[in-house]
Amino acid sequence: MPPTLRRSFYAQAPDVVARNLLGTMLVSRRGGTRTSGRIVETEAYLAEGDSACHAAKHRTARTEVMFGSAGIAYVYPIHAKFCFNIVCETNEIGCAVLIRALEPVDGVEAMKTRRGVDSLRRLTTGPACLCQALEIDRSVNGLDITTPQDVWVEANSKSSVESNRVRVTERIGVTSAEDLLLRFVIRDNPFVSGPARLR
DNA sequence: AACGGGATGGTT
DNA sequence: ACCATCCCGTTG
Repeated sequence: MPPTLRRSFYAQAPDVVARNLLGTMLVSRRGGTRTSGRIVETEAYLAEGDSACHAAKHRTARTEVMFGSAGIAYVYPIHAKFCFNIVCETNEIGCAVLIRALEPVDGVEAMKTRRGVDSLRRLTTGPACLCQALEIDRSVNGLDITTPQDVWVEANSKSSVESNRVRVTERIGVTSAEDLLLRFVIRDNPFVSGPARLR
């Protein structure tokens, strides 16, 4: 079994973590079934100078875990769905990386059932889609993902992505700080979300 | 208590 | 382009 990414990996600036997560495997054992996918799209949300970050303004009940340890899951509800993030940096610094798309690997049949679709492409492309596929909901909020229990990330030497295979763009769906280049995708990967011009 | 806007996604 | 759906932060 490949090594699980540990806290020191996440205890860095979110744009660095977002970049380095590309090519690694997000794994879930939720529901008693292993489901996983290769991370192909991420977004960083910064503690400073980023008005789109949930923790940018005030420390509220919703964003509390963002101010805790690196490597903790931050799951928030939006439009009756969920998005999965990993907290970065040290305590008291509110920032995170949003996982936006995976290339399906393990548990494809379970993911198809959970998603209610048959198309591989529609299984884990999009932040709320991959949460449904991996059975990530609000009960995952605050869980430690540096141990292989519910949800974790696996990486080895083969999971690193060359710089010329990485594309950096503006983030999707944000209505402020739109110009910040904090979205990271594996170039030309068919499981990346969003409009074609951002792939 | 009420209100308005989402780090969405599926349909028209 | 539209909107289902519901949670959360803000305001009164």
